[in-house]
Amino acid sequence: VTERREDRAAKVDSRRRVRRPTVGDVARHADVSQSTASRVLSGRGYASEDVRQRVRGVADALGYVPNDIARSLKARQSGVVGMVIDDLSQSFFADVAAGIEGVLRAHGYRMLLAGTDGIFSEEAAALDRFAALQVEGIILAPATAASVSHVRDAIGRGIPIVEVDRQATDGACDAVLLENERGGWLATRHLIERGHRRIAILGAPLTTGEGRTAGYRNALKEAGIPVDDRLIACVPGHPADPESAAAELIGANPEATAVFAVNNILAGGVLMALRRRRWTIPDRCSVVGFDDVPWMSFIEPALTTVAQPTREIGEQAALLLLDRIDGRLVGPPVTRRLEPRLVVRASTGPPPRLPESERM
Amino acid sequence: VTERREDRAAKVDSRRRVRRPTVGDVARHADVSQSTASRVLSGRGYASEDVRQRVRGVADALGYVPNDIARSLKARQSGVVGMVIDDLSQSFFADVAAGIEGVLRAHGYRMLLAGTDGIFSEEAAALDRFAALQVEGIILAPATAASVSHVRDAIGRGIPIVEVDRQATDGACDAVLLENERGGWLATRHLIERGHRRIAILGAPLTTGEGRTAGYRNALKEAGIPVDDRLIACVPGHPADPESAAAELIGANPEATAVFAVNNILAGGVLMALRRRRWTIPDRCSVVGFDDVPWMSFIEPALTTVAQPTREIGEQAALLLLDRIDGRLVGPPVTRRLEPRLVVRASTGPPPRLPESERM
DNA sequence: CTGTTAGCGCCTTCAT
DNA sequence: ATGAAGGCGCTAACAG
Repeated sequence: VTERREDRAAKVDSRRRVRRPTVGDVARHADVSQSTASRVLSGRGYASEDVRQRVRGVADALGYVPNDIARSLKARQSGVVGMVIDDLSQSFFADVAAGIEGVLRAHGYRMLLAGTDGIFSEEAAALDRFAALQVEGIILAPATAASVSHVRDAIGRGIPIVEVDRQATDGACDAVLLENERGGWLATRHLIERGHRRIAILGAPLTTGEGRTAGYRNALKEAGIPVDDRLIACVPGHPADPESAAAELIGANPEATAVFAVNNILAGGVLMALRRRRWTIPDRCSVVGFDDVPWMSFIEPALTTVAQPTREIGEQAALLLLDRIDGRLVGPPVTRRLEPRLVVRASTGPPPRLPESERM
Repeated sequence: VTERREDRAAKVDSRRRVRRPTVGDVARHADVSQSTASRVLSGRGYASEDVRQRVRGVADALGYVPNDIARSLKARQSGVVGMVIDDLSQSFFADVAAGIEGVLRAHGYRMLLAGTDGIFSEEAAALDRFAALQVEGIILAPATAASVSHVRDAIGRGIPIVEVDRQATDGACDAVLLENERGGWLATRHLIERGHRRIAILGAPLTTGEGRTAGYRNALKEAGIPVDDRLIACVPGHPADPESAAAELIGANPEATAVFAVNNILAGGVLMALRRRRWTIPDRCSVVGFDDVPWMSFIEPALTTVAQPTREIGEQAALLLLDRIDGRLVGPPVTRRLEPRLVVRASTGPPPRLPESERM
């Protein structure tokens, strides 16, 4: 950080800044009043065809561009929506953001994007910045539940908020989530049906990871298989070294015949760890991932995984937010849950017959 | 698209909109003039400790948040930078965007993001919207050279622009690019050194793809290997079906012993196509990819690839833009080129001895 | 140290 | 159909 924006306020004057033409300028050149010019330029209000032409011509000639800042001030509406995102470089979030952006753009809104690097204070700061910028709504992919108070502040100020993917505020605002519990259940039941009983899970925190782990537990219980906590790991969702996280889980459970990784990063770690241990997939160990990213279908064997409608999650969130902004939806917060889908590929097969030494 | 923003202007009045407190409100409650309140709230200008406290207290109590729109109007500076991006869901762009966002945030700027879906008119529209919003600068990952005129317009209006990754405007503005030609050369020379002579390339358009293909040609020429156009394909950079694009190239060149794919999407397609043909890697065919994404290291065999400093490209672009905005850098457009790096893994080996029937 | 005044660029009654 | 005037929320001279 060399120099923050505020510090250079002085400098700016010295720089030759192009004075952009204003409605006033256009009006003067067209020999009409400012209000007339404004009327033709903004498209509302009367103006004779004659004047219309002249004003338009002058505007073009001068390269007039309406100043949206001034417009927003007057209209008390910014047409901007803010999005707070943990880490844009995660493909999942990038997809979600793409979905959101597409919907917002189609509806004439602009999207402001702020990252948080997973730091709470950054999240809070982003929310404050957005409020100051008069955003009309906020979409939040929160990393931490500590943002609750800030979220409530924003809501108090009349700014609608919707959470995507994770729900940290416990229903204080709208949310669009994946049915995580169901995803975990689908993955686990699939492994159980294939005959596995010792299924390890590389889990993660937050509503996503916890929901998926809960689904795992439920599936086991349903099948009458005892839940063994040694088979359950919970590591940061996007660890620096997913391989060693996976290696630890596998190392501690040599009798496991399957591993379920609750996101795509962790799935990669599992693959690496299994290879290093020379456990073949699916003969020695089956693997199920989460979030169907492209590489999962072109590795060998192709990975069985729980697909989520990533882009749609973003789109739904944006649509929900717009419904709130436009007052089309009123009342208490709603939570929409989208369904995951199991994609069976080649990484899941029947469990091996383990040598006596590795039986539990 | 159900209803665009403009259309609901009327509705908005009917909705109960929370009137946010203004400096005026704070001033009144604190029994001082508006300017005094402004001085303490904005932090510049004198105010007695006594008054300071009172104003601050009132502001907190009222939940006062400064209106950045009004501030921007007054200051004639928005503190906002616009980024136009082809497709955010491409991991490369997401990384670049993350780098940009990080730098901007650290410097107190906000980032507005607009997608284009690769459509020219959307790109132009985004540029116009940004200009209207008084962004202080624009970062562009352009899909089409047709934007030149719009870019010139923006520059004419005094808005600095920097292109990232691709350069469509041919030096009309600053740019931060990868040394693509060098990347293509690195990949190809590596294959040549391994003994390959019939090297196919799955290329792409734009400065990126073309640069990499140029590097490929140069490396062959340097080695005295004739360049055979049948070995050179040029497909859309992010085709819907990368596998069949790859299959076509490979099918047409059964004597090829290596394939170089100029981006990560195409690399995936090559892997799929080779597998379907049952060409083993690297025994039957070596493969080099481009852009070191995580999955390349956990497929088997791990993929040799040309890595680019993705995030850094974004960071450099943002820094360059800030230099322009703050007038730290003046003069004609500059182009910065970052170096790619060859990452040798297991997908490249010596060429096979082909049966007579498949020799050229 | 504080208040008065003016204006950023735009839009919008309200007269004419 | 057009113009004059006022104000969105904020800050920056300039007086006092």
